[in-house]
Amino acid sequence: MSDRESGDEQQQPQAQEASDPGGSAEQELATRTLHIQSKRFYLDVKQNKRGRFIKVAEFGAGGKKSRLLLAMSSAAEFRDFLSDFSEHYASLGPTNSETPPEDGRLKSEMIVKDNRRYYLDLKENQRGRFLRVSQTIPRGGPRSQIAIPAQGMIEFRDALTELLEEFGTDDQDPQNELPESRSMRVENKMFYFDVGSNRRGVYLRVSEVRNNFRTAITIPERSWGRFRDIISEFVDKSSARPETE
DNA sequence: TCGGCCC
Repeated sequence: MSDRESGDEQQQPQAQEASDPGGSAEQELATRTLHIQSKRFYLDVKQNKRGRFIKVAEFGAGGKKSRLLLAMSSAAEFRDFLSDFSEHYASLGPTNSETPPEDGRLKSEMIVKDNRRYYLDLKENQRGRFLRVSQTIPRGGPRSQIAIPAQGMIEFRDALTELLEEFGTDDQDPQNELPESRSMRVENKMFYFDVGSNRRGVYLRVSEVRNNFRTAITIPERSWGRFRDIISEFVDKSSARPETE
Protein backbone atom coordinates (compact mmCIF):
# COMPACT_ATOMS: atom_id res chain seq x y z
CA MET A 1 0.00 0.00 0.00
CA SER A 2 2.71 2.49 0.94
CA ASP A 3 4.72 3.79 -1.94
CA ARG A 4 8.47 3.61 -1.58
CA GLU A 5 10.27 6.49 -3.17
CA SER A 6 12.21 5.21 -6.11
CA GLY A 7 15.69 6.57 -6.59
CA ASP A 8 14.79 9.49 -8.79
CA GLU A 9 16.89 12.55 -8.22
CA GLN A 10 15.07 15.30 -6.41
CA GLN A 11 16.22 18.88 -6.22
CA GLN A 12 14.04 19.16 -3.11
CA PRO A 13 16.02 18.65 0.07
CA GLN A 14 15.69 15.14 1.49
CA ALA A 15 14.91 16.49 4.93
CA GLN A 16 11.70 18.02 3.69
CA GLU A 17 10.57 14.65 2.28
CA ALA A 18 11.27 12.96 5.59
CA SER A 19 9.47 15.52 7.69
CA ASP A 20 6.56 15.61 5.31
CA PRO A 21 4.89 12.21 5.20
CA GLY A 22 1.53 13.64 4.23
CA GLY A 23 2.98 15.44 1.28
CA SER A 24 2.02 18.90 2.46
CA ALA A 25 4.90 20.49 0.57
CA GLU A 26 2.88 22.60 -1.77
CA GLN A 27 3.53 23.99 -5.14
CA GLU A 28 1.47 26.96 -6.22
CA LEU A 29 0.43 26.69 -9.85
CA ALA A 30 -1.78 29.73 -10.33
CA THR A 31 -3.72 32.33 -8.45
CA ARG A 32 -6.72 34.60 -9.09
CA THR A 33 -7.88 37.51 -7.01
CA LEU A 34 -11.52 38.57 -6.84
CA HIS A 35 -12.98 41.68 -5.28
CA ILE A 36 -16.60 41.12 -4.43
CA GLN A 37 -18.15 44.00 -2.55
CA SER A 38 -16.01 44.48 0.55
CA LYS A 39 -14.40 41.07 0.31
CA ARG A 40 -11.32 39.70 -1.37
CA PHE A 41 -11.14 36.12 -2.54
CA TYR A 42 -7.94 34.38 -3.55
CA LEU A 43 -8.31 31.24 -5.63
CA ASP A 44 -5.04 29.31 -5.66
CA VAL A 45 -4.40 26.16 -7.64
CA LYS A 46 -1.97 24.09 -5.63
CA GLN A 47 -0.38 20.72 -5.87
CA ASN A 48 1.21 18.40 -3.39
CA LYS A 49 1.98 14.70 -3.33
CA ARG A 50 -1.65 13.88 -2.71
CA GLY A 51 -2.88 15.67 -5.78
CA ARG A 52 -4.11 18.93 -7.11
CA PHE A 53 -6.60 21.22 -5.45
CA ILE A 54 -7.91 24.75 -5.20
CA LYS A 55 -7.59 26.77 -2.05
CA VAL A 56 -10.13 29.52 -1.61
CA ALA A 57 -9.21 32.20 0.91
CA GLU A 58 -11.70 34.86 1.90
CA PHE A 59 -10.68 38.13 3.49
CA GLY A 60 -13.45 40.16 5.03
CA ALA A 61 -13.40 43.90 5.49
CA GLY A 62 -11.89 43.64 8.96
CA GLY A 63 -9.11 41.40 7.69
CA LYS A 64 -11.02 38.37 8.90
CA LYS A 65 -9.95 35.31 7.03
CA SER A 66 -11.51 31.99 6.26
CA ARG A 67 -10.60 29.29 3.82
CA LEU A 68 -11.80 26.26 1.99
CA LEU A 69 -9.98 23.49 0.17
CA LEU A 70 -11.47 21.81 -2.88
CA ALA A 71 -10.12 18.94 -4.94
CA MET A 72 -10.20 19.82 -8.65
CA SER A 73 -13.12 17.47 -9.22
CA SER A 74 -15.05 19.06 -6.36
CA ALA A 75 -14.19 22.50 -7.70
CA ALA A 76 -15.69 21.44 -11.04
CA GLU A 77 -18.91 20.35 -9.34
CA PHE A 78 -18.92 23.57 -7.38
CA ARG A 79 -18.52 25.55 -10.59
CA ASP A 80 -21.51 23.79 -12.13
CA PHE A 81 -23.61 24.38 -9.03
CA LEU A 82 -22.65 28.05 -9.10
CA SER A 83 -24.44 28.32 -12.44
CA ASP A 84 -27.54 26.73 -10.92
CA PHE A 85 -27.39 29.00 -7.90
CA SER A 86 -26.94 32.12 -10.04
CA GLU A 87 -29.91 31.14 -12.13
CA HIS A 88 -32.00 30.58 -9.05
CA TYR A 89 -30.79 33.84 -7.54
CA ALA A 90 -31.72 35.74 -10.70
CA SER A 91 -35.24 34.31 -10.55
CA LEU A 92 -35.86 35.54 -7.00
CA GLY A 93 -37.87 38.61 -6.11
CA PRO A 94 -36.47 41.47 -4.07
CA THR A 95 -34.83 40.76 -0.73
CA ASN A 96 -37.05 40.55 2.34
CA SER A 97 -40.05 40.14 0.08
CA GLU A 98 -43.38 38.72 1.22
CA THR A 99 -42.10 35.16 1.65
CA PRO A 100 -38.83 35.12 3.56
CA PRO A 101 -37.79 31.51 4.16
CA GLU A 102 -37.94 30.28 7.76
CA ASP A 103 -34.21 29.68 8.19
CA GLY A 104 -33.06 32.03 5.48
CA ARG A 105 -32.22 29.07 3.26
CA LEU A 106 -33.25 29.54 -0.35
CA LYS A 107 -31.56 26.64 -2.09
CA SER A 108 -29.15 23.93 -0.95
CA GLU A 109 -26.83 21.45 -2.61
CA MET A 110 -24.16 19.09 -1.40
CA ILE A 111 -20.88 17.84 -2.83
CA VAL A 112 -19.35 14.65 -1.46
CA LYS A 113 -15.73 13.77 -2.07
CA ASP A 114 -13.35 11.51 -0.15
CA ASN A 115 -15.33 11.62 3.08
CA ARG A 116 -15.57 15.38 2.87
CA ARG A 117 -18.94 17.01 2.52
CA TYR A 118 -19.46 20.46 1.14
CA TYR A 119 -22.76 22.15 1.87
CA LEU A 120 -23.83 24.91 -0.48
CA ASP A 121 -26.61 27.08 0.85
CA LEU A 122 -28.00 30.17 -0.78
CA LYS A 123 -29.12 32.13 2.25
CA GLU A 124 -30.65 35.42 3.10
CA ASN A 125 -30.29 37.73 6.08
CA GLN A 126 -30.76 41.42 6.78
CA ARG A 127 -27.62 42.17 4.80
CA GLY A 128 -28.82 40.43 1.71
CA ARG A 129 -28.24 37.15 -0.06
CA PHE A 130 -25.11 35.09 -0.05
CA LEU A 131 -23.84 31.62 -0.79
CA ARG A 132 -22.57 29.83 2.28
CA VAL A 133 -20.09 27.07 1.40
CA SER A 134 -19.08 24.94 4.34
CA GLN A 135 -16.99 21.84 4.54
CA THR A 136 -17.20 19.14 7.16
CA ILE A 137 -15.04 16.13 7.85
CA PRO A 138 -16.85 13.23 9.54
CA ARG A 139 -17.11 12.97 13.30
CA GLY A 140 -15.50 15.93 14.87
CA GLY A 141 -13.13 17.08 12.17
CA PRO A 142 -12.43 20.74 11.55
CA ARG A 143 -14.99 22.79 9.72
CA SER A 144 -14.24 25.57 7.33
CA GLN A 145 -16.52 27.86 5.45
CA ILE A 146 -16.75 30.89 3.23
CA ALA A 147 -19.60 33.23 2.31
CA ILE A 148 -19.83 34.59 -1.21
CA PRO A 149 -22.13 37.60 -1.75
CA ALA A 150 -24.80 36.40 -4.18
CA GLN A 151 -23.97 39.23 -6.58
CA GLY A 152 -20.49 37.76 -6.99
CA MET A 153 -21.40 34.16 -7.78
CA ILE A 154 -21.01 34.61 -11.55
CA GLU A 155 -17.64 36.28 -11.18
CA PHE A 156 -16.58 33.51 -8.84
CA ARG A 157 -17.76 30.86 -11.29
CA ASP A 158 -15.90 32.47 -14.17
CA ALA A 159 -12.64 32.61 -12.24
CA LEU A 160 -13.08 28.98 -11.25
CA THR A 161 -13.82 28.05 -14.86
CA GLU A 162 -10.60 29.69 -16.05
CA LEU A 163 -8.55 27.78 -13.53
CA LEU A 164 -10.27 24.49 -14.32
CA GLU A 165 -9.76 24.97 -18.05
CA GLU A 166 -6.09 25.63 -17.50
CA PHE A 167 -5.36 22.95 -14.92
CA GLY A 168 -7.98 20.28 -15.55
CA THR A 169 -10.81 18.90 -13.50
CA ASP A 170 -9.17 15.74 -12.29
CA ASP A 171 -7.37 15.49 -9.03
CA GLN A 172 -4.20 13.82 -10.39
CA ASP A 173 -2.90 10.85 -8.49
CA PRO A 174 -6.29 9.13 -8.34
CA GLN A 175 -4.65 6.25 -6.47
CA ASN A 176 -4.28 8.71 -3.63
CA GLU A 177 -8.01 9.14 -3.25
CA LEU A 178 -9.16 8.15 0.17
CA PRO A 179 -11.37 5.09 0.62
CA GLU A 180 -15.05 5.57 1.37
CA SER A 181 -16.22 5.43 4.96
CA ARG A 182 -17.58 2.17 6.29
CA SER A 183 -19.67 1.32 9.29
CA MET A 184 -20.89 -1.79 11.00
CA ARG A 185 -23.23 -2.66 13.82
CA VAL A 186 -22.07 -5.11 16.47
CA GLU A 187 -24.74 -5.89 19.03
CA ASN A 188 -25.65 -2.51 20.51
CA LYS A 189 -22.69 -0.60 19.17
CA MET A 190 -21.92 1.10 15.92
CA PHE A 191 -18.40 1.21 14.59
CA TYR A 192 -17.44 3.82 12.05
CA PHE A 193 -14.33 3.68 9.90
CA ASP A 194 -13.34 7.00 8.41
CA VAL A 195 -10.17 7.63 6.49
CA GLY A 196 -8.78 11.11 6.62
CA SER A 197 -5.55 12.92 6.07
CA ASN A 198 -3.72 15.83 7.57
CA ARG A 199 -0.20 17.24 7.54
CA ARG A 200 1.04 14.08 9.21
CA GLY A 201 -0.39 11.74 6.64
CA VAL A 202 -3.29 9.37 6.13
CA TYR A 203 -5.06 7.83 9.07
CA LEU A 204 -8.00 5.60 9.88
CA ARG A 205 -10.33 6.81 12.57
CA VAL A 206 -12.34 4.07 14.23
CA SER A 207 -15.24 5.41 16.27
CA GLU A 208 -17.36 3.39 18.62
CA VAL A 209 -20.79 4.87 19.24
CA ARG A 210 -23.27 3.60 21.79
CA ASN A 211 -26.16 5.64 23.12
CA ASN A 212 -24.63 9.03 23.87
CA PHE A 213 -21.12 7.70 24.21
CA ARG A 214 -18.53 8.08 21.56
CA THR A 215 -14.91 7.07 21.62
CA ALA A 216 -12.40 6.85 18.84
CA ILE A 217 -8.88 5.85 18.02
CA THR A 218 -6.77 7.17 15.20
CA ILE A 219 -4.53 4.71 13.39
CA PRO A 220 -1.77 5.99 11.10
CA GLU A 221 -1.77 4.33 7.69
CA ARG A 222 1.75 3.02 8.20
CA SER A 223 0.55 0.76 11.01
CA TRP A 224 -2.57 -0.67 9.39
CA GLY A 225 -0.77 -3.86 8.39
CA ARG A 226 0.46 -4.46 11.93
CA PHE A 227 -3.02 -3.92 13.28
CA ARG A 228 -4.34 -6.45 10.80
CA ASP A 229 -1.65 -8.95 11.78
CA ILE A 230 -2.39 -8.64 15.46
CA ILE A 231 -6.13 -8.94 14.94
CA SER A 232 -5.50 -11.98 12.72
CA GLU A 233 -3.58 -13.61 15.54
CA PHE A 234 -6.53 -13.08 17.85
CA VAL A 235 -8.93 -14.41 15.24
CA ASP A 236 -6.80 -17.54 14.83
CA LYS A 237 -6.61 -18.11 18.58
CA SER A 238 -10.30 -17.46 18.93
CA SER A 239 -11.26 -20.02 16.27
CA ALA A 240 -8.85 -22.57 17.79
CA ARG A 241 -10.44 -22.20 21.20
CA PRO A 242 -13.44 -24.31 22.13
CA GLU A 243 -16.70 -22.39 22.49
CA THR A 244 -17.19 -21.00 25.97
CA GLU A 245 -20.55 -20.26 27.48
C1' DT B 1 -22.56 50.26 4.42
C1' DC B 2 -20.42 45.67 5.39
C1' DG B 3 -21.95 40.81 6.63
C1' DG B 4 -23.34 36.17 7.15
C1' DC B 5 -26.77 34.70 13.38
C1' DC B 6 -26.28 25.75 14.64
C1' DC B 7 -22.30 21.53 17.75
